[in-house]
Amino acid sequence: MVDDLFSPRFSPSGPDYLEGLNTEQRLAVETTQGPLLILAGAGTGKTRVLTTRFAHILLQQLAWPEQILAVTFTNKAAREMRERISAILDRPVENLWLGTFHSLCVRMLRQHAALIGLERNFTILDTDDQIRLLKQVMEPWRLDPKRYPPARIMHQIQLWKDRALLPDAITPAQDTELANGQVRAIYAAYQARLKELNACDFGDLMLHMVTIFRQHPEVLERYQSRFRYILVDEYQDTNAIQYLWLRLLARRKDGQPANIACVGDDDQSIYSWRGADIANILRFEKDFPGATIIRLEKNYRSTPRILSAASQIIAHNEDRLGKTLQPGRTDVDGDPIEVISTPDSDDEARIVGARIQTLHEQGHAYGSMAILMRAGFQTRSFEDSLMRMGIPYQVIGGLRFYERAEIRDAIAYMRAVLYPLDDLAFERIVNLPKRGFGNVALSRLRLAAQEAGLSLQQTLQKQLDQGLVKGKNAATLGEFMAALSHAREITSKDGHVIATETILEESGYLTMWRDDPKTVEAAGRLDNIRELLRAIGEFPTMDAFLEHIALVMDGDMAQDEQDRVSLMTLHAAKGLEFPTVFLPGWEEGIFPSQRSLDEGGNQALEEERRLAYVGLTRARERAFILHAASRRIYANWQDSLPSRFIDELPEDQIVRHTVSQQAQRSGSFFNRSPRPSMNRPSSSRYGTKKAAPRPAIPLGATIRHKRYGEGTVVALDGEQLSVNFEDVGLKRIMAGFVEIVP
DNA sequence: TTCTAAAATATTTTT
DNA sequence: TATTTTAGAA
Repeated sequence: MVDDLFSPRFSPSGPDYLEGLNTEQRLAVETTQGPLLILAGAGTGKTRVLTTRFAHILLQQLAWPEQILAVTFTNKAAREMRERISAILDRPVENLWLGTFHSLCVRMLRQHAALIGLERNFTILDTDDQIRLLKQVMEPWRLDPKRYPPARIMHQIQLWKDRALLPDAITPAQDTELANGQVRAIYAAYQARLKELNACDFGDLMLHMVTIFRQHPEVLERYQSRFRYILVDEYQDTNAIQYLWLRLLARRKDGQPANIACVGDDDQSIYSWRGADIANILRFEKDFPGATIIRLEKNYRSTPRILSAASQIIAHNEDRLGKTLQPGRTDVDGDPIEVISTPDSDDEARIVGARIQTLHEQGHAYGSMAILMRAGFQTRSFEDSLMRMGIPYQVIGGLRFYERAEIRDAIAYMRAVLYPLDDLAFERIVNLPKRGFGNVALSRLRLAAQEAGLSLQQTLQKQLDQGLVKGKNAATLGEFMAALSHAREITSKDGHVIATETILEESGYLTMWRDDPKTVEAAGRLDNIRELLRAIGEFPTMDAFLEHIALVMDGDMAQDEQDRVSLMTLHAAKGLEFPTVFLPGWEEGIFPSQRSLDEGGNQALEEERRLAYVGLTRARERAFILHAASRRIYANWQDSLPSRFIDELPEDQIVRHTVSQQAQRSGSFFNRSPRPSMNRPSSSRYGTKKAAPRPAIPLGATIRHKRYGEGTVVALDGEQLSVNFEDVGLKRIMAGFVEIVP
């Protein structure tokens, strides 16, 4: 059968899809052969180039749709790309290998699961399940959870997975960070347990595929010859294993350079703490000899003044490929960036609210404005302020739909219904609502299950059948198990939506929330469950739904198009744009974040600076940068200095002004509790009541630190201690962070 | 087992 | 401050 994709009615009437592209953009689209790196600065039409290139390859009949591999980092980006390709081709496109790294890997892995000892229908664990499983696996090691929290061990395992390292491949030298080198063994045990459960964690999706590619060249070759063109978005954010996966797929047998095109911006690499390696983009030419490099530098988004400021900031970084944004908009010079100093963080929030109100009165929609901050906790003060002023807003990011407890509970119920072997789902819900089946009973059951070689659910059923369960719990648990099997029957008869509803009702889960004393919250949870049922209904089967949520964490549901101010972190803002952008909290310690600097030194500073660059380049017309002299952090007030990034702004593109407390007070009708700045303790960051009479720490004392464990004080310099830790060696620590071990 | 109160602890989070 | 984790009592 011949697909009519390239039939005449489908050919372009002219190269009209290339119209409107500038020279570099067009070159990036038309350079189809050989490796290509497109360095696309912020707002330079990156997505447009990528989608046009994809369409171009199809329309030039260089490849069939299924011969193109297109990788994005977010589902949103994948969706957008798919839509835009359809728009250019003027018809829906199917059979595309277009998606995130992880979704593409799942698709492959379902085919080849047997090669690494999994069944085709393996489940994908979420973060909760991962930690729960790891905790169980770790039990025999009897590690102090204070010093070696499971989350940290998990993090270490993830880091290894991100580097494509299997347990066997880890040398003792690579496992010295935590728990005396026992993490490798824990990792191995964890992987073994996953296999028993026929499950993968998120990192495994990539890890298993790379393993298969390495161990089964015939599988790799199949994909290598299939994919004649590879497109990669956000290349600056790839980590080691993603890079390896790409390299393997892009390798040509005949020695010809691969047709791999990567689009990225080294200046917007902001996920190194997630394993992203900026080196991948910096060394592209070495990896793919003969690569063409095209720079897209014409920015059509921001005013020349905003661009100039952003360029000036990023120019302070050394680790760059070098790229200068040129203003594509010459219609206006634009307003200068306003740098506003406020006495404290409450004033900052109030000023932003007032500015938003003024702009709105001048005819600017709320939806055209965004407040972008460094950390999630900063949103709160803005929420307070906007709410009091009656300004509509929405917080983007934060707790995501599928991460809410009630949603996970409901899903666990369904998993328990459909998969009697799914121990993790079962554990989550056996005692929810309370059925008198706590930790003790659970571990007893786990033991019995292990001996019998059965799942928890099967074991419990057997015990019930044999009358082994004593007391009043027997009836409750019997009802619970009956509800599960009832729902199981219903699924085939009435479908998965009804089945979900039934299990939640009959298990008493819904009643638990209905009877909840905190009615407001509980009502919200019930609403969420209703929303979940609606979402489930959009999928043909429960399996399809489960796969969807495993890969798509952001519930892109109920995206109402209301006119509201957006609040989000700088990370969440990447890829977006707004006419007006507020950038609060530009203070040393907050932004750049002290924590990052402590951990990553100069590299981290550069990443913070890239974050500043990302923030500024989100703005089309107006940008406001704010900093407060004093900030409330949790319960305490902390003095802070303006961020060094403010000093890096070009003076001629900004206008500074200071909001005095006096002006604020008289101009404001809010009754704020007066907070005399005189008697505020400013010395210690986390000042406590008992901070003053802290015992002096003598030289040679043994101390304990929350993070580093125990160590000996080897030098004193006022509040600064030099401590030789048993685990991590020599560190400089503030005396306030340690306690003396008697 | 479960309830309660005290204690601990707060970045960024594409999948 | 607000939330989550914990330890101890009922």
